[in-house]
Amino acid sequence: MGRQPCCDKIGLKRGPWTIEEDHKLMNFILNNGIHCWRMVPKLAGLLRCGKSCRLRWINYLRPDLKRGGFTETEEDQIIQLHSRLGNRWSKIAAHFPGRTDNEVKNHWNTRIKKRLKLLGLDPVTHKPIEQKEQNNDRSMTTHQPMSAEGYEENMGIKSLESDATEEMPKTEIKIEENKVIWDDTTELINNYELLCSNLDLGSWMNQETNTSTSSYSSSSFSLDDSSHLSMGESPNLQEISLQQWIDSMDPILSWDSFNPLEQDLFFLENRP
DNA sequence: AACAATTCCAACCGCGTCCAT
DNA sequence: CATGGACGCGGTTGGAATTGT
Repeated sequence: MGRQPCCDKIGLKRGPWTIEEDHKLMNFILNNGIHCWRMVPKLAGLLRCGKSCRLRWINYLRPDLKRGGFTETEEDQIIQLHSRLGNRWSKIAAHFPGRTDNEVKNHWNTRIKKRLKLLGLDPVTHKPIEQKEQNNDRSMTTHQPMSAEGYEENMGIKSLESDATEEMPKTEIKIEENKVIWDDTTELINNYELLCSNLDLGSWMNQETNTSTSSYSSSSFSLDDSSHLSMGESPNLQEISLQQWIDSMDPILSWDSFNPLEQDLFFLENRP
């Protein structure tokens, strides 16, 4: 079946969003909520397609977005999650409250990928690049395959069990009568884990990120305190005061010409 | 200072999936 | 069951910002 375009595109604006457009979209959503993205631009008085509005809201305007660079802990977690979930950015981003799939994806493509390559790891397979050619020579692996429990413990990702089993079909873990049978991918992950421990990836990354993240953490709103949360813990929105959020938006949006939203945003503070 | 190269990220595009009819 | 519309996802791109020469 031929798929219709999401909008006729005729007379619709494209490219970077202006402050006015941001104001209109934010104002509309905060006052009316989202029922149908297709209708949002019409009702909000925007010459954009619904898809574009959705993207802008999700990736930039959403009040619960966490801004600023990724911490080294987050980067480590992304690497771990990617090794299990692959390029399923939305699934990975779901483990980082306030982060978008686009953000995670961009960070992966621009930074983490390079780091892994520098470490001699294939960003796709998380396997040492040299070993690729020796793929068929299983005798090259000298270490004993780690047990499922040992691996989880070592990687510190026990909380991700459900993802690993439900969402990564290639890494099927078959549990039969308390026996865990790992497929080939398990070995790749084990190799990766071994290499990381050998190379002391953590401390190396510490050095790297300490220098690289400092530059952008200063300019934008950072909920760094909440970034210390372990995966799965979401920062309590109620703890992020409205004023904090508004302050954070100030450098981005000109609030002078914006309708007072304090009453409109009340629901944010009282969210369950 | 001027230009080139590189990096980074917001935004777009097209496809898959879900759901209502 | 088939069809069509809307949303969500992942890949890609354009261009601004930054860095190097």
